[in-house]
Amino acid sequence: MERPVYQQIIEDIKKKIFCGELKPGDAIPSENTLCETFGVSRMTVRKGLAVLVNEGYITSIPGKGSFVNEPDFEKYTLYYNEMSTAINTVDSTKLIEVKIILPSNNLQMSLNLSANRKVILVKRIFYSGSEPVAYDEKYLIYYKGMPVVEKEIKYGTFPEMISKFTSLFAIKKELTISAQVPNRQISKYLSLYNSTPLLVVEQKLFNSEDKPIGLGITYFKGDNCRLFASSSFTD
Amino acid sequence: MERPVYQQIIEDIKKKIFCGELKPGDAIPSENTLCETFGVSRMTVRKGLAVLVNEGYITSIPGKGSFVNEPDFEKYTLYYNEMSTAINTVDSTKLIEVKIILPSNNLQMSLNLSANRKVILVKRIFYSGSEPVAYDEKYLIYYKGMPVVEKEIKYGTFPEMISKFTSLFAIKKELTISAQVPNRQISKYLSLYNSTPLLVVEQKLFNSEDKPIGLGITYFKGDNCRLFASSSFTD
DNA sequence: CAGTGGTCTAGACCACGTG
DNA sequence: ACGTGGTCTAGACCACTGA
Repeated sequence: MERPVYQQIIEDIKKKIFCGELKPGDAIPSENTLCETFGVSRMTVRKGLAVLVNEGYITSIPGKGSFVNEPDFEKYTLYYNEMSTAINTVDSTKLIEVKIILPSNNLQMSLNLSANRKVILVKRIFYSGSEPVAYDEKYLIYYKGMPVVEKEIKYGTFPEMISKFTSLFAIKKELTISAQVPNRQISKYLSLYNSTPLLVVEQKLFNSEDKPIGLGITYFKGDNCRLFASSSFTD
Repeated sequence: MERPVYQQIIEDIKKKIFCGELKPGDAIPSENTLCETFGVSRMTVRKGLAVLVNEGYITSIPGKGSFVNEPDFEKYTLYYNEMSTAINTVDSTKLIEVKIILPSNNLQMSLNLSANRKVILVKRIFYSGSEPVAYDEKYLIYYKGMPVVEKEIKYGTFPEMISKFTSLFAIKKELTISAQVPNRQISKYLSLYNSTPLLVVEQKLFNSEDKPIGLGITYFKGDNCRLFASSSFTD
């Protein structure tokens, strides 16, 4: 009896779900029943069930019982870092410009800005060896007294830039991924002569009150970027 | 005192993490200390801490204590379904062909197939209204007696096709996202005359022993597809 | 050694849902 | 009224880490 009892309960029920003995919608035995079949106290059974609830396998409904969920087969986990994609690591960057601008209407909408609010714009090119692999733009809402540190601007990822003045725990992020053709400007930056497509990743950051605080757009050369995601497992 | 005590403990510690009072690496008070400060039993404190561990905020180390984690700021949750992307829903499909083939070397490698193993190939075009929005290929390893159902082949997503003969809980999935230029064939299928880029999503399915069972590649017209992901929260 | 987290018990009371 | 899950207690023993 190496493994704790609650682990055995977890594995027992998972096995039944995996092999199809328990199907989505089915009820699993009540807690008291499980206490008897495993010969343990209720708290121990509940500890096991809590894990299964947490991993999304079952749902418990007060007064009724616990039931097997429909699997969430559209859900994936994606790791994204503009400086190190799966096939390619950025080992140097070139700062093209940093300036404080009045945002375009589009940007004002996107960042939910009031009229005269200014924004810091940072343009960079990412290199892998001597080859340019991505063009990167960041728009960061400017606050008075905001610490703008050279090193982060030049070498940091977007969350790293932000981390100087907010706890990263409090930040929410959204990614939008699309394929685009490069415009003239970007073609020049990335030395594109043919119609190489771009993988474009837009990253939007929100503070803990769900207000936007920044927007980053990274244009990866198509043959230099792949994003990987895998089904959120579950041990 | 509406909310259960363990919830209050959770919120209390989260608040301290959010506002920076507790930073990554810091120790949180010991369980016995928390028992005293909240005036509850140890199991109640542990229930709260279990949630924080589970959500990735803290890690508990036996004999030492519990510590605030580095935030996992590269992690996102992505929902993917080839039939309904964020800006565009597939409302009809055209089956181009279904056949059983001997896979190419590439495919053999990718699916880890033995020499003479055959594969079912399904080619489809997805439409939104009358407009073709994506071209889709599925390669499914053929097993004797595999139920191949017309309806699923024509209308189903990849996991739905598989679900007829395996529990979806047991399936692992991987996505690879890239940008590509269409080849002649795909340009024809999607009526592309200019150099519209493609957003290409490759979906690989694995059984519970981590052996590949199928590969799906969907080529979305660039202006008809965006993928969204958001930081895995955490309530 | 004293302090930490990990597991577990045998009770208790509650709110909820179904007959 | 009875069974369900949700919360909580006041103990216990263990293995581990650090002084």
